[in-house]
Amino acid sequence: MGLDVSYAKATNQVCAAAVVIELESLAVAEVATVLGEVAFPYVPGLLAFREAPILLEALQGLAHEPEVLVCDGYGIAHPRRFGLACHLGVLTGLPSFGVAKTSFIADFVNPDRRRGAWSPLKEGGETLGRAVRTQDGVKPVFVSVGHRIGLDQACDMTLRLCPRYRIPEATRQADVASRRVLRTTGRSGGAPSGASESR
DNA sequence: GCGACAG
DNA sequence: ATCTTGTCGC
Repeated sequence: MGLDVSYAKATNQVCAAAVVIELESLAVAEVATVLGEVAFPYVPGLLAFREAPILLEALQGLAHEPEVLVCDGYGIAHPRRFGLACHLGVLTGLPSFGVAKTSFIADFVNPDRRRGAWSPLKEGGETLGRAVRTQDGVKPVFVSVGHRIGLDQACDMTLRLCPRYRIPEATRQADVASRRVLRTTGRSGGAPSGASESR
């Protein structure tokens, strides 16, 4: 299950999407979206306060019970050791982990160039996550556990969700869905604030 | 004090 | 996150 939030440029409209993906085929099983308005500013380290509320709303619009939450951001690899993925995991009781696109925790060694290579993301003596290369020669993503899952498992799943793109398929689909709704909602697609579609 | 800083 | 056209590459 992938989650993502998109923001409108001129408006304070936001759209959260929760997409259920079949682990075997990576086919989209269900998409739930929710429209809302910005209720909290972006503050590095406090992303969960901005995105968790509306993401939880999107999750409630789902018919499926997700096995695991793949979040766009950090889990434990966070200044307070409690990023968005941790919040969502604890709040839902579901296993969760985060896959961030950029580094927040300073030091890490660049993984080998090939897909599947990784290096530890550590601070002091503790390992907070991993920089994982999901495609040959592309920038690594930063994986960290959120709730009820191990780092090995989180990284395995990340690679399984990235057979072709740098970003996990679940997250990618949530990104596509959320921005499509925002684009389609510009004064014409007078749809309600919540929607869901299964397959 | 200064810079960096998930999305 | 979002603003943006073409362009280089598989």
